[in-house]
Amino acid sequence: MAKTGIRQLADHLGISIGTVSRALNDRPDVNPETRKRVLAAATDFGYVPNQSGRSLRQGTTNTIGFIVESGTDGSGSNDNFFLEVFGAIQHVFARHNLDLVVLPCSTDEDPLHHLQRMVSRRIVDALIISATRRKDPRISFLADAHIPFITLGRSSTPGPHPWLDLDFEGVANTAMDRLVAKGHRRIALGLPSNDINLGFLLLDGYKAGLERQEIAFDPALVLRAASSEQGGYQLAHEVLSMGNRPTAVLLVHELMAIGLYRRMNDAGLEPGKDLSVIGFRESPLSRFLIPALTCFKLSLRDLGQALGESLLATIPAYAEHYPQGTVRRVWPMELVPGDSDGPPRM
Amino acid sequence: MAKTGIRQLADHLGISIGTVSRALNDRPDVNPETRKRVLAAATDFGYVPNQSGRSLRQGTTNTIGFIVESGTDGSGSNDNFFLEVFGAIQHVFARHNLDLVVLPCSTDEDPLHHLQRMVSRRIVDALIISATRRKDPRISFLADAHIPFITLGRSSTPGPHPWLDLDFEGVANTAMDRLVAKGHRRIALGLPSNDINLGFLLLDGYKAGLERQEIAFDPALVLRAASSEQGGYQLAHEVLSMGNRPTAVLLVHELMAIGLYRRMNDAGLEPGKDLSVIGFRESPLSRFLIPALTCFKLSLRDLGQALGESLLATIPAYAEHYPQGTVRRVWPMELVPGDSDGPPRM
DNA sequence: AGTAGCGTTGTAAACGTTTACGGGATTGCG
DNA sequence: CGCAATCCCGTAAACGTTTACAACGCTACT
Repeated sequence: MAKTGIRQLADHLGISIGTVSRALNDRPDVNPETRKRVLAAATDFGYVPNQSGRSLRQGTTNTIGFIVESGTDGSGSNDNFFLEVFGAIQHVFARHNLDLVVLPCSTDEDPLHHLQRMVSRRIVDALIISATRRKDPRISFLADAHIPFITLGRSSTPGPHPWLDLDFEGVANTAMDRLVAKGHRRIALGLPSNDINLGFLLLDGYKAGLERQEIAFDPALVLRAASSEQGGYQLAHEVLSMGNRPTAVLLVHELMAIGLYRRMNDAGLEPGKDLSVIGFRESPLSRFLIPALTCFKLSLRDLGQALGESLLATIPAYAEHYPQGTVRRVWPMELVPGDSDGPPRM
Repeated sequence: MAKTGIRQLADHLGISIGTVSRALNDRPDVNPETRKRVLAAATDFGYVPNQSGRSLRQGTTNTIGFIVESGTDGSGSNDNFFLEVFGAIQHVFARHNLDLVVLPCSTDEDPLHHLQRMVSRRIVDALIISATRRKDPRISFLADAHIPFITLGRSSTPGPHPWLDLDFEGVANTAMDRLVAKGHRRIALGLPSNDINLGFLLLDGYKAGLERQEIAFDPALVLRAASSEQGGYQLAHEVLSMGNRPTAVLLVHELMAIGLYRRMNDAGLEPGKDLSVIGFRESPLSRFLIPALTCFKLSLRDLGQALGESLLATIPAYAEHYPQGTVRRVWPMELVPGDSDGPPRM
């Protein structure tokens, strides 16, 4: 069985390849009758257009890339986080016959390296990048290269691109209000150790919360650790050995909570009693921890869908279906109370 | 600045495009002198070959796909299982200028759908598929289509393809030996609820272990649940309400341990004392759980590297660098003792 | 000197598709 | 009947690359 190209179809039907192509691409100038015949033959032969030929001709690949960090420090995106977001994006793209591919990029290599390769080789038409840094060279690079893209996460490097980001300030604010309402005054903040932008945003919200509650900001209470179990363990160790020990801590990542629980257990202390903990993103993990972790809910499905649609809105060829324009939106998160935060122990 | 194709380079250097192409592709029949000039001009102009053109001509895309399941039942891992394996594979492929793309496939759609699309559109040259089923239609499909591929996980559908798989039988065997040595006789087995092949393999090892220890097999002790926290919770519930309650349980997934811990805690029971637990794959999580989970270690980096190299070994164009032939290997795992398994409580 | 061989280069044809263009047939209308 | 408009279709040129083939100049050998 010879490879079925558009030419085989044309030969078989006794018409020209041009007509076949037009029929398959829903062009208006083709007889409905012949279109029907073409489509029938296509499914009959199991024909699918060769993407390389198509890409070469029209300079577009129908593929969109999603760059995710595969760092070993677990900085934010673990498997089920990005897999779920991914599924939602894919669902949006499938409507337009767009393929979505994930491009893992390890944290210890030049973040631009992959980008340059993808962009210059014309492998993807557009990109989604995550884990944006405070100053992110990828943004200016993509803007210069005129590649449509959206970022999951704000950045201080400006650009005309759309972005979506979680409401870190809001999260920090409500967490602070909640803790203060329970009687806490010394509240530590566990930030990521890299320069990912969400760390700065959380810090902003934390400070705002302090200010609103008229509590003085103490730099010693701002700690940094890897966003992993190990990081949480070390962070807890640091907290527990502080002279004027804080009574509560707000963590940037739910994995840190696990390490913190462990360290407290080693010291014979109980989370929620001896030290209150509020995590960040809710995951299946959170409510199965002992005690259940107070944290913030987020629909990954909705987030992914918004990501996909917002990106398409900025690509001329698809913009008509998504009249929202270029989206720059902060995504709200809702508090899910657990048992990990209580009144401070006197 | 006009797009720099191979033609621009040729014009600028005053030579033909054929020579330029040969120079860039390290063909032997080109003057070392001109090659140097071509390479210089290429980096000068920032030239990178257009992948579509190249693919169209030589019928190969220099892209390899990795299909991973993005089920919503949380059957993935909570840490960077895939991300870490990707990193290692990518590292191998980078040596040959191959791109790795990840193609998540949700569990509730036809698993062949993506495959057909990728294969017929000639988007990838080869594939890595994971989570192989007992009977896996993808295997025969790919074999029929003559697409090189490797599976992470054995299957009972035969095929000439290479595979890598974890040593589930071995794991079950040593777990059983260990538990029996501690005095356990009634040992439950927590299997995944779908028909993924590892469930059958674990069961085989479990039965072999029983037989070697001369313990009768009791079908009531084989339980099935989702590979998630929720699944572990339900499984624990089932175990605790059994008439003749088992004293130990072997779990297929570390996330299940979390749910199980939780359920035991709710019942005022302590893992490792009231019920011994052995998990499967070690992850950062395992040793931060309370008590630390006894489980089996695995180097994801090595596994990924072996996956990549074994796949390349079966692709004619790259086989020369990997003389290992088609690999079918069971990957050993090493027990990491924790505090979750002790002697049975009388 | 003729010729075989080698090293290097140019030429042009592919790969599979889309699409601008033109042309033939048919229709509609004055 | 003549002309224009409409509808449909075929032709052929692109897109950027690789590569078989021919051709060239040169050396070396018979």
